Amino acid sequence: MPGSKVIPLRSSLDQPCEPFACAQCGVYQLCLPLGLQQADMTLLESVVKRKEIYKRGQLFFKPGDRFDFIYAIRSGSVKTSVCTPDGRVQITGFHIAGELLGLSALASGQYSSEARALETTSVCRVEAERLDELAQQIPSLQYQMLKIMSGQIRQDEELMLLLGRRNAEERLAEYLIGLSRRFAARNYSPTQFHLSMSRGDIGNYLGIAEETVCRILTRFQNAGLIATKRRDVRLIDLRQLEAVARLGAAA
Amino acid sequence: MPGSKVIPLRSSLDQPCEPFACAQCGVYQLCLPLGLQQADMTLLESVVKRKEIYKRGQLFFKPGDRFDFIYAIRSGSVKTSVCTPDGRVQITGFHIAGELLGLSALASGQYSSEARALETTSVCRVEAERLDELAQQIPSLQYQMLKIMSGQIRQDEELMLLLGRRNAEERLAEYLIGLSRRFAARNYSPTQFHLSMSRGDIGNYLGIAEETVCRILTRFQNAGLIATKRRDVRLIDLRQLEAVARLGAAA
DNA sequence: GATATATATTGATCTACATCAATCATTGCT
DNA sequence: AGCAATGATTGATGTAGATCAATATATATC
Repeated sequence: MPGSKVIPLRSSLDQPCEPFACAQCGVYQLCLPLGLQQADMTLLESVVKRKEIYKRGQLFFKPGDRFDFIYAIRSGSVKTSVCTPDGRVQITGFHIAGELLGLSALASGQYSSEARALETTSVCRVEAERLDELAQQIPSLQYQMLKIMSGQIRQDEELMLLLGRRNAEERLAEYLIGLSRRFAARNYSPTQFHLSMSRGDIGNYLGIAEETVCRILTRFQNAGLIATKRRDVRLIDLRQLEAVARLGAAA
Repeated sequence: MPGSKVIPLRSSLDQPCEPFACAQCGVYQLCLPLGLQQADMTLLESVVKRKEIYKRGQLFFKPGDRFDFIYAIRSGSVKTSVCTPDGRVQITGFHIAGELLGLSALASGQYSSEARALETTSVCRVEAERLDELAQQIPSLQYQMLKIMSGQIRQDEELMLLLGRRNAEERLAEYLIGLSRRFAARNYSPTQFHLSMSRGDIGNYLGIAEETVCRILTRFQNAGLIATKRRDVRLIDLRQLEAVARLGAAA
């Protein structure tokens, strides 16, 4: 069960910048140190560089960069993407507090995707080599990494299902529901939230055109499923939205 | 670099069924024990159940099944798929010798996908719990698992790019090239091979209709890029095929 | 070896969504 | 504050590929 602490989804720059222990972190339940003994956690903490701040549009890494760091998001949000040789881009994920960046680089020693902050974002940064050494010493840390990766693979399977088999309405409904769940897991409102990504980004991620995203959002709005005002969204009829996600428009 | 041994892509049932050491296995370079010390490999071998044979259509696991085993394919091929609540299916991968099945189950303790043999397939089976214990004792084993998973994530990113951004011709060209590479890595002909999956399966995997697969294959054939006879394929102009995969039809 | 069944191919038509195009609304900048 | 740049929305039109339909070819069954 998730902790009862409310996690800052958006970074506030004015709050004091003191480093603090992982155990006190709002996203502890979702992050790397979950399941570690106190002593091991202290060890992990010793190699973590805390509270690096990235501003909107800033790059964490890009394809081909040497694999130096794993990033854990504390607050804010990040998009990751891959691209074809001729320059077409596919966004592969939007990442929020408690999620890790850079996992797919482990196999080859190079990042295979690009990661870019969608808004002011605070991360913990772990040197890949140090994490490697540490994982050798702390089996439960490596196990946690395995679990996180396994979860990522599972999530990717879902996205493939979405990209391969679902129509535009289902995709967008599913997208909103997914966001809702992730916010809920962080003790944030599952029915009212702010989108840090543009309509274009959403469309790219879902494999549909920006214009289609707009059209369907207004369709949902007219049907009384949601209310939107620019990037602020309120989910009014989650049940109905789930029905759309599963069975398509039809009805 | 891959070993020089030729790997049996298709299982021959008539060959003697003696168990043998991982180090002598044709897919050693691609599999779990890569990088292990001799002593550790012996340990791993002690928990591996070898040469289980699955026949065409036989199920390895399905979504919701308890996560009991990781499977390593020795020969033959397997398709994995996920499905929507209303029954639509998306094939998430075709797997051949040296590849592992069941990784995405690690996070939740349940398989999230279904795996089914496409033809007579021989696998090594490792009990998940034993592997877990073992990995605690052998850091380089856990590391190898991390690498394999990381590679899987990377591969999934590619598929998402394909599903989201590429047209039907590009998808199919990319598909054939991908197969070619994987066969090459196993010391098999990269230009002439047998497809163990149906046109329908290919289309499902690539997010296009079965009929479209046929049409485009004949288009490629007429353009002199490939030759097909039922499920036997010969790649005639790989360079040109790569051009199609990257830049789309056009030209 | 004959029949049945599954898979593959080709053609005709239809449609969901892309693309092109024109505002409109916000947000950042000087 | 006023203007420019960026993002969002809505409408008109086009098309890639889906779907429907009819064989053809191979594989399995008895």
